[in-house]
Amino acid sequence: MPRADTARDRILDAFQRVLISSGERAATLDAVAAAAGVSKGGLLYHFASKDALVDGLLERLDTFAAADDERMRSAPEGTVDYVIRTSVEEGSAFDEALIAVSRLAQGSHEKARTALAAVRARWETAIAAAVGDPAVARTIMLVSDGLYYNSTLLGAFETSDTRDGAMDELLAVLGRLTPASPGPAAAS
Amino acid sequence: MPRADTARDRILDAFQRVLISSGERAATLDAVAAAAGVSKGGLLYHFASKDALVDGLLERLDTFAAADDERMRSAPEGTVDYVIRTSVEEGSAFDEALIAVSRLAQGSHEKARTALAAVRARWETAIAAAVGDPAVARTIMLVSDGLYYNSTLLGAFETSDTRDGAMDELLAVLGRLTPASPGPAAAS
DNA sequence: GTCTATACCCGGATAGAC
DNA sequence: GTCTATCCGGGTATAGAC
Repeated sequence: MPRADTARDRILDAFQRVLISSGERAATLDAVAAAAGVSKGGLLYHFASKDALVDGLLERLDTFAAADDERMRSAPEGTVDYVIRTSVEEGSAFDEALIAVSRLAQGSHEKARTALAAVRARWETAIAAAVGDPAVARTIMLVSDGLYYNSTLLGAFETSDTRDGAMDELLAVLGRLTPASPGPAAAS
Repeated sequence: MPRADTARDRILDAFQRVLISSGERAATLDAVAAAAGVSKGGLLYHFASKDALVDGLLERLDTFAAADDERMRSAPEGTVDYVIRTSVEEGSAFDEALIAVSRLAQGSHEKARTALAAVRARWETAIAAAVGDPAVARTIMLVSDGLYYNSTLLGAFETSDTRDGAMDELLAVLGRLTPASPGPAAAS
């Protein structure tokens, strides 16, 4: 269901693209329509209002989030490893929807913020299940939030910090926090 | 220089207030003028354009940031303790300016994002100076970012997580990361 | 130094042709 | 199903009175 050739999906793709590259304010109906290769009126046939367009994006995010939930819990490298590594942008369809919604949330959009919080909650419970100590789980979740903040909001970690051993180094540091298993944090 | 009775400062205060409570989109010239108790025209006499208004706020932030820099390095509880605890909103003048600029950065405003990154850079170097290991310093900075993200963007940690022992617990976990001094992280 | 009035532009949404 | 034309509201900025 990611990028079918239906017009709806092509418009949602365009919406995401504009949102990610130019921010919420720039994501006007005109801009999205242009990016999707239709007119404003054409867009409004598929999504009756801008709110409907947002809802469409939020729905898409939810679909991806559910799929991610499974992958996260069954990740062979362990849940913590998976969450930390995917905290920083890597270009998956889920990621793109997430960042797009993030841009929306940055504006003021309440529904977008709620959706974002819901995704975060999934991660948090998964981490808590993976590591025993709740205080440690909270710390790890905060590191994930920090990575996400830098990656999507400040625009850092695009090149230098993501590559090389920076992530491994970080995971090694976090691994020291889980007394149960001394190495990389416990798996699911 | 925080809140003199000059009209300029009263307008900047109002700008901050609207930004914090209602977000960037709501911070129109009309709204700010009303909150400051002047008319739109009156506001535009002091700040010739909205851009000038933003610049005024950014200048104010810079002043506060410089003062915070000193306090951070000479904090009796240690730099790490200071940075982590102040990562979450507490109502200081610096905090208010910071959150206001944060709201601006959320929109798309490039200058605001740069200013925010500059403040973050101050913290990061201070932490790096306080703890020896650069990987540990980066981890701590990410936790600070995470707290900030939750506090200002997601609106979490307003009540439950800030109070009680949550912060102490978090600092205890982070303290385990600094091999040099087993207790609370090393001071400046 | 502060106000009112107004010009101008832009974003969202509707109407109706094709 | 997609287009063009148009309306409406609201945001920035200017002009000029007081």
